[in-house]
Amino acid sequence: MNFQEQVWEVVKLIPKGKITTYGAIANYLSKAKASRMVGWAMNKSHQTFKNIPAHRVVNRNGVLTGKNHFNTTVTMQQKLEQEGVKVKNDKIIDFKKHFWDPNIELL
DNA sequence: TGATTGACCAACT
DNA sequence: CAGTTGGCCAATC
Repeated sequence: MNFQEQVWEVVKLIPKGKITTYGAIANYLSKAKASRMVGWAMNKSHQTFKNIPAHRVVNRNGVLTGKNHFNTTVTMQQKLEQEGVKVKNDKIIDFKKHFWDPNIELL
């Protein structure tokens, strides 16, 4: 099982309308300092599998840092808003409220 | 084959 | 308070 596959497993388990962070996923995989690779895995995933809800993964500030890797720079925001997550200026509103921590929820 | 680089984060200067 | 640095894994050059 590769690192990226583990990441995809977690990302696919994120409930609709919830979001998590790169760091949280990395921490769940016991690689707290490997949060960079989570983003890297997302980049590969969107080329390989398109079933990965990468829009539910943001950085620790709740900012849509990876929006540039979607079709358009607003795709990520629109998908989140479709699921009931409000986004303003590329930031999640009520970030803590929608935050879904795999370390807690999947335990 | 060794060096560089990410959709990051925390600690340090 | 802002800029730099080290760390992690895998892929690309």
